Amino acid sequence: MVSKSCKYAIRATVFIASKAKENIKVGVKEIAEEIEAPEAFTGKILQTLNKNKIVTSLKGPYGGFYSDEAQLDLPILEVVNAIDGLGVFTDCVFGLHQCSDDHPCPMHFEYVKTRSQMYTSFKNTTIRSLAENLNTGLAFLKNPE
Amino acid sequence: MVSKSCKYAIRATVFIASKAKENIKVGVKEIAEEIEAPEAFTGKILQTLNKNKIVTSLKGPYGGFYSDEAQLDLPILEVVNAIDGLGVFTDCVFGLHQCSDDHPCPMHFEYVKTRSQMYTSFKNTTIRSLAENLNTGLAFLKNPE
DNA sequence: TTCACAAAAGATAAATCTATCTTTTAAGTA
DNA sequence: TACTTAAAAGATAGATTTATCTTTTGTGAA
Ligand code: FES
Ligand code: FES
Repeated sequence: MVSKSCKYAIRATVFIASKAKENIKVGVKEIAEEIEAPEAFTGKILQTLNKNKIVTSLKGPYGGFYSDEAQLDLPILEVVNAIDGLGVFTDCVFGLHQCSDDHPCPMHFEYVKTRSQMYTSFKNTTIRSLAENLNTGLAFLKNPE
Repeated sequence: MVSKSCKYAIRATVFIASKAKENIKVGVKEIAEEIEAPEAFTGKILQTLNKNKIVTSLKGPYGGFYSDEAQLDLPILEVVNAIDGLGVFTDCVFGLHQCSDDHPCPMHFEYVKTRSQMYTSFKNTTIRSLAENLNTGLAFLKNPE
């Protein structure tokens, strides 16, 4: 569905967001450990997220990554967009160059249902709500043991 | 969602199936042209589809690829399974090693809705029905112009 | 202002996916 | 049987994705 990089990005974003209520900034090393991803690669992904204004970064001592209030209210869709683009929500399942009702592939009218439900779900789920799920202790970012 | 190879595979399978009612076998070259994919690569994909019994092949003169009656009733899910595996229908959207209600990622209970709707759609759509959509002229395999 | 810290940027490498080419095997026909 | 046809199998190459390492830039504190 989404790339490995995008999964790392989602986990990193939600982790950073989960620290927002305490006004805590987190560094690449800590993030990489939490999301079980290689540190340098995590750095690259965070760079992209920062460029796309999904998270904010600050250099130097006491620096790190954090989410501001507006960023907490971004839909998780924006994380996918920043890393993979929106192709997953728009591409033809048969690989036709254009997906449209006027020149449909054989599965088009069935597939658009799936795809638009997917879009709605990612559009309506905010980073904040996912961070809250984490903070209540009812959801997890790390694999068990 | 699915890989480029998988899209080629879906298109090839539906094209072959669309010829079944006339008992026509089609060769790699013709298939590759129809699905707008490189010929040699199409051959590799057809090899995999044949190994997984999604389509049948026959070597030699008057040979080629065709679908038998049982293959026409396979869900399109089986094509995805043969090429990409079922990961798209089972993997955690956050990349956790196991997706489960007991150790959910922060989006789990939302995402399983999307994923299971996707699964149902691919499980309930047969190769035959897609081939029929093509044969009625209401759907297309090739890009316009 | 100097120093230490941490992210950004750039260059490089490994792994996977996509694509091509050559040789071998199987099937039908004369 | 000899011959032609077409897919299978194997080897190789290119492109993209994932991952690593080094150097530069920006920030805060002493
Ligand atoms: S044309 Fe294929 S999904 Fe719309
Ligand atoms: S645990 Fe992440 S989708 Fe189920």
